[in-house]
Amino acid sequence: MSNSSDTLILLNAVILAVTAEVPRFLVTTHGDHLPEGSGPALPYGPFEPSHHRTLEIALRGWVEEQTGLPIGYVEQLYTFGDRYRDPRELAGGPRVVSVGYLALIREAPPPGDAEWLDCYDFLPWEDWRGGRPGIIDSFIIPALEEWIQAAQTETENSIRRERVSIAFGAVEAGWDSTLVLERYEILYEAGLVEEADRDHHVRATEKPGGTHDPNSGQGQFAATGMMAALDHRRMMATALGRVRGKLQYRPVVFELLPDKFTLLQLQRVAESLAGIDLHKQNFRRLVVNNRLVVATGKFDRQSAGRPAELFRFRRDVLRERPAPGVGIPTRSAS
Amino acid sequence: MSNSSDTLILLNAVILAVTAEVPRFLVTTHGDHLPEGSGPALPYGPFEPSHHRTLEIALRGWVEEQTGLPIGYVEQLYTFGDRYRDPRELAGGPRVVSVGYLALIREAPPPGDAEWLDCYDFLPWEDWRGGRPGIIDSFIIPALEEWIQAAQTETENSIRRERVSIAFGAVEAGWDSTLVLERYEILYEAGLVEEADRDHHVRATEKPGGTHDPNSGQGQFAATGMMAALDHRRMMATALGRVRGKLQYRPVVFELLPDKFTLLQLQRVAESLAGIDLHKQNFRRLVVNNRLVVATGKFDRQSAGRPAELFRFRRDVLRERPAPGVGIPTRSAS
DNA sequence: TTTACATATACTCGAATAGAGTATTTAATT
DNA sequence: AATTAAATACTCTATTCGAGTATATGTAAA
Repeated sequence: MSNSSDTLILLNAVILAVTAEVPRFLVTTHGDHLPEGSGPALPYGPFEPSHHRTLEIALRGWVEEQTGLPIGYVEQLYTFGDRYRDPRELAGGPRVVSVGYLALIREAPPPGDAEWLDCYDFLPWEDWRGGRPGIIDSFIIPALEEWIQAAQTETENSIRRERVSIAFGAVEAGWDSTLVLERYEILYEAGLVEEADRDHHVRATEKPGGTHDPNSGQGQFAATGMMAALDHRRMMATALGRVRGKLQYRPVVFELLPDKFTLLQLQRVAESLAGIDLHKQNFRRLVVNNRLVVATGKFDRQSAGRPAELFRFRRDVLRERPAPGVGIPTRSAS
Repeated sequence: MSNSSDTLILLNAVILAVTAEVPRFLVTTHGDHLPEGSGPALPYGPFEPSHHRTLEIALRGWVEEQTGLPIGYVEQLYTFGDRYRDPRELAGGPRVVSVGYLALIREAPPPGDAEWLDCYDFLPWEDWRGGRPGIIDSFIIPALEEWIQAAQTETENSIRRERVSIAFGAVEAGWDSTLVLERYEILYEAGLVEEADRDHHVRATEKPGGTHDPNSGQGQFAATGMMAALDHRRMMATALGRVRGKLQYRPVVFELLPDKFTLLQLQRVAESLAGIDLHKQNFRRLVVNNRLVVATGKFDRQSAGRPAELFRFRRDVLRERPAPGVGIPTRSAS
């Protein structure tokens, strides 16, 4: 019954910020602890029972220590424990269980040992601003069609068809922007992201890390985004899906904005997260009518046209109304 | 950096079923592994890295083994890792990290070594069917008012006021039925549930378990429900909150219903989970218009009045529409 | 057999919200 | 003075939501 000697608990943080209308994850690209060619890694820290009173305190502690960034909003995402999620397990390493956290931070001063990468570099099919991304029809859907056909049994066939249909919106209401994880998992299972290839090789050769040639299948996987270390892209997908969901019923956008902002800035941040264009007038109506913001009387004169008024988040809404999100609709146009 | 020798990973399941219009948790009341007088415990199993490929598989495995119940819907809830959440830690025991899962099962045949207890025995203030529960105004609100006043600083005072205001709906839109965990945590921090008392005693005496006299403060805590082992009531609160949230945008109710059911049965189950009465006609309109169910042509003649038609869940909705919940409104009357 | 009763089912009505669009105003830039 | 990029105001319609009234259809008691 004891599992103590062969298990390791890590805390992983998906740290998200939005700068210049693009949501970015904080990653380390030169982690010495991970094999070369395995892609950028999310920052992590060990959970040390003797030092840390709670998981969240532990996470906040080392994130602030490592990045120097003040973390506002933190939320536990998911706990990942699949076998071989860390390939070193194959070489006798311990089973690594990672508790994933989502952290939202306000701005993006260049962090010490890491860098910010566009979240849509990892999940390119998720950005629908400016229309449905080309890869979906040119590559993903046909490839998934093959994957569906390749099912061994009739049951499996219809399961796959149903999953693809839900996640990639084949029917009616179409694209559900929150199903980020479901989509990534399908692509992984269908072997369409580079991680699938990498993990397959590593497991086949029964040797830990290092065996994946980062150049194999470059062309093949170029369309489905940048690979990340271990299962970190899965964590990113989980995080993005969670943020998108939260957006609809909690005012989390404001965690990512500076103290004062224009309504257009607010809209751009919301759009960048949701991955869709929003109707400007309706967006403003929603935000203003719901009294999510207060005018400051000051104006922003950076941009070309008529200066926009600067607003501030009205924290009191939290107390007054249970579900004040910045309503992200099913689809929309600017 | 290694935490392997002093940490233990457990898997806990909050298994939920609805029988006779009451939602019930599966608990063991005579666990030999826990001290006497600490209340009913949720079933759990160890996570054994060498045997279990994934956390979820591990959980499904031993739940079906221990209870013999076929589990349909399973979802990871939260990972709990606070220091001293298992009092045996005080006596040199390992830090216990528990990954909590929510499982929904279809019926409630009497399980082997455990029993079903009404979830509102643990969280009595959450059941608003038939109106706002008396304890809220007669006991909880006044006690929380005292707790707010007792804050040491002005900042803490307003934080407490805000938290209570949001969770217990002092203003406007009122009660948000999904904030189950937030409410429990406030009650715990305010010392209004028996666990707070128990944990305080245990930690003060620096001895593990057994020291809490189950009769101390019986009267004091009678109003705030039944105590559970360790932090299991927190897990229950997490689970109930999650189900209530899911209910609104995913058709999870059907996991708890038999294959065929009447619309009133469906409504009763939804009501029992949401903890509120729903408007019958509107509920039916919603369910029927959204084509969540299909008529079977058969009728139920068990009850007194006009026989109700038996319906079946139309699984295809999952594929067709992204968010087909059985809409639980903010408030309503039958 | 009739009546009461419990339940199912149909329909209406107004308020609020969501999606989409047109028109107007305001300041900086050329 | 003209141009331009943005902010802001207003309209219109479809849909949803909460609430209510009315009616139908069976069982069980009188």
